[in-house]
Amino acid sequence: MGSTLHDVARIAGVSIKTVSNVVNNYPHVRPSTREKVLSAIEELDYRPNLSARGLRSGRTGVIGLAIPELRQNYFAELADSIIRAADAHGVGVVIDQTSATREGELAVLSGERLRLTDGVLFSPERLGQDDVNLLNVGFPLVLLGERIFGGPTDHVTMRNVESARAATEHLIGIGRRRIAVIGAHPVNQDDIRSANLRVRGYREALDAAGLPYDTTLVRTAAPWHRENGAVAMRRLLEDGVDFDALFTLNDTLGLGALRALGEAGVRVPDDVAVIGFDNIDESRFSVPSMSSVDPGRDEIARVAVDTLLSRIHEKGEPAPPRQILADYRIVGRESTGFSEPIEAEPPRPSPPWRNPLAVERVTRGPGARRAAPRNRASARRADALRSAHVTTLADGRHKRG
Amino acid sequence: MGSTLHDVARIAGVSIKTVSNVVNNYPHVRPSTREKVLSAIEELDYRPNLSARGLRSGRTGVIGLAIPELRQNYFAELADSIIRAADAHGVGVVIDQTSATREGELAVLSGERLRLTDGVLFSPERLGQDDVNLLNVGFPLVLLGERIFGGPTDHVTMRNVESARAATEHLIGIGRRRIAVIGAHPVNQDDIRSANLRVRGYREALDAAGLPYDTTLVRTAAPWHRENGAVAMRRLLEDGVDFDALFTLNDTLGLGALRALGEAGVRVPDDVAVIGFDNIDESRFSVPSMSSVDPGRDEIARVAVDTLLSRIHEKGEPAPPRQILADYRIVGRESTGFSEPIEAEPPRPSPPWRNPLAVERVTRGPGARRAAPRNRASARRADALRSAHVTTLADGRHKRG
DNA sequence: TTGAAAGCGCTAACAT
DNA sequence: ATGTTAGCGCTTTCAA
Repeated sequence: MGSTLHDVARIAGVSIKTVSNVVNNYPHVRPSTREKVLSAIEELDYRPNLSARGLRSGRTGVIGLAIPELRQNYFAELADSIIRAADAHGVGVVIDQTSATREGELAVLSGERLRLTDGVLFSPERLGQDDVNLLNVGFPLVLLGERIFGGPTDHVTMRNVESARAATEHLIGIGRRRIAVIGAHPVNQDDIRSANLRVRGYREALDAAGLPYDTTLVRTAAPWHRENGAVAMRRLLEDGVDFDALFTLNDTLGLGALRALGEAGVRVPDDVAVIGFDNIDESRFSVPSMSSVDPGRDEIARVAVDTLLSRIHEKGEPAPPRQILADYRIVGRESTGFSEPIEAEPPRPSPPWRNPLAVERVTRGPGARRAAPRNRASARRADALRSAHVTTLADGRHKRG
Repeated sequence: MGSTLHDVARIAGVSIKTVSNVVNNYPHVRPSTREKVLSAIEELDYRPNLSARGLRSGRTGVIGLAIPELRQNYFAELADSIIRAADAHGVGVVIDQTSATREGELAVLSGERLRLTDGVLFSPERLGQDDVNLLNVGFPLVLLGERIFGGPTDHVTMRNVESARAATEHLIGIGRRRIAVIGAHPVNQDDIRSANLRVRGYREALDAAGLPYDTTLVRTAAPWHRENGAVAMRRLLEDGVDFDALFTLNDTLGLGALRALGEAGVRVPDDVAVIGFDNIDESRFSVPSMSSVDPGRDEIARVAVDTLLSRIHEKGEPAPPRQILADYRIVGRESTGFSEPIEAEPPRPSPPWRNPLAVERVTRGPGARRAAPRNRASARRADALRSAHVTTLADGRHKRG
């Protein structure tokens, strides 16, 4: 099997502590010693045993991501972003699929499925506001999504009301007046879910424009899958309701609705303009391409990972839970009369080089806090997080339709 | 923090060895003793420390899945299936995104990114046949996909030639004679990649039907992204080539092509029938819904995980590398004149109950091989794998257009 | 069938 | 700036 610290120490002629210091980027090592150790590491192709490190340090260098299902595009893209963000810290990601069952989500919180992880990013789909107390768990947990608010954990989410309002204003801005909605929540209670928040934003936009709120235009659909978008649109058409625009509360519903509109021979955007929510990749390639609200997924991923890691490394009294809101932007495409050229996505920069052997260390010694190596942008972000209970991400991207 | 084996042993009034035996389902424990231990475990809410277990046993209970990008639907769905398959064994999955770079894929093989995993499922997208020797790595590795054949590792893949032939026959079967292809590989060498294999199947079908092979109908496109499918289709239309059907070498290309056909006012399937390859979820919901080749992804996932786990647990002389081929089926939808009702997917059965504390153990003691607890189907499958160098999955699903 | 004890490879506390 | 040592929680001999 692989070689150990002892082997390296023997070859390099130093103690294992010195080797450990080099491996962990401890600064006070004489350059010549470091050289000797590094070449011994190279010679032996040494790799630290992460189980041993985890056993000793109490940390594994892996975080969990609990989501309903990877086959929902939104979550696949979220997972992609989160894996990239974690990778930039040298942290791995284990994905736990809850299959969108209450049972699966409870299992996440019970810690039963927590395998070798230092903390968990959790995006529930079944648990709701009533379950807020279940979030009191014995491990670092960062909540994602809009199912539960005001809980005991950090929470990274998006500006549902404002961005839904902006989406509606985007439709009003191109002259539409009878704007249908698909994806409202069936029940009137439970005012916290993203459906209700987004409908609220829709109403605000109507009110501000002096347009009436017509309940025949607001259609329920759950869950937010393509087929339900298609079914709701067929009903809307069958009912003979007059409308010239559609706001679907997520992109998947919108793609289903586009399909039903196509089947019915309704022209988009000529007869009906359509905008969705989430800005999944697929929306760029539908026929017609679909406008959407970009909720800032990459930013959400970065902040969620940063937040979780800072909790994992937190010493002393835990800071109060924070809610962090991502900024958003409206992406106009063909379905609302805009056009975006179909082209390859810009290449993603690869993460900066990092010591593949090193484990992230944030503080050193009592009192003397020392920031972990990180770039300026993330340092600024973390500082912002520390300064307020509710924080907004990178500004300047906020743009009203 | 959590309680340990010692705590449980103290409460139960037994030694830690006994507790360990219970936790690991070791059979020779007196029922009364087992009861005592179980209730102590319950009382303390004991959970084994997986780092310690990993350190001692040399296994972590986690496997790696190296894929290009989760935001490609195909890989998100593959990852979904693999996570479910691993979960049924109580094994976690860490996802390593190579970002479809050669660099990232080499890093997988170097083991540098291997974090706390017992083995790796690797689906390369950049490495090719020339890199076959790089697959000689020091850890259990199972190869997926069609980039490299005949390597030193187990390889789970699909019947590219046969299924592409069946797809083409599906088009011929509905009366089409001028069948275009999108997605061929630009270079003529390198006869191994899935593009060439699938084109070969296409040619075989033409030959068998007595149809000519017309190179003006065979279009290159790489990589297999939506935009390239759209671009290739636009070219095909601009060139004024006569064709009445299209076979795209994956679904994503097909969806792009559908978009371009829609833009050009070409009716599908009336003017041009279309079939893709991969059967991603999205193809069920395009306008029109797209026929496809289902390469048996769930089966591939199950077998890949089974194979990797059996390698991980393998004792003694390693068995020779195996190639395992999944079976396929043709799914006819609107784009070839068939219709499939849009409805929710059948619910997936949840995995059977398993001891959440137990670690998978396959053999016990030298010589005396004892099968791990598993169901009959997977036992049968594993037996089949052992019996032949090339094996076919569950039969009876094979179906020609 | 159960117990006792060694030690996996590493980090952290302490010593020098 | 570097060395020594204890022990993280578990599995695995070996013994009883």
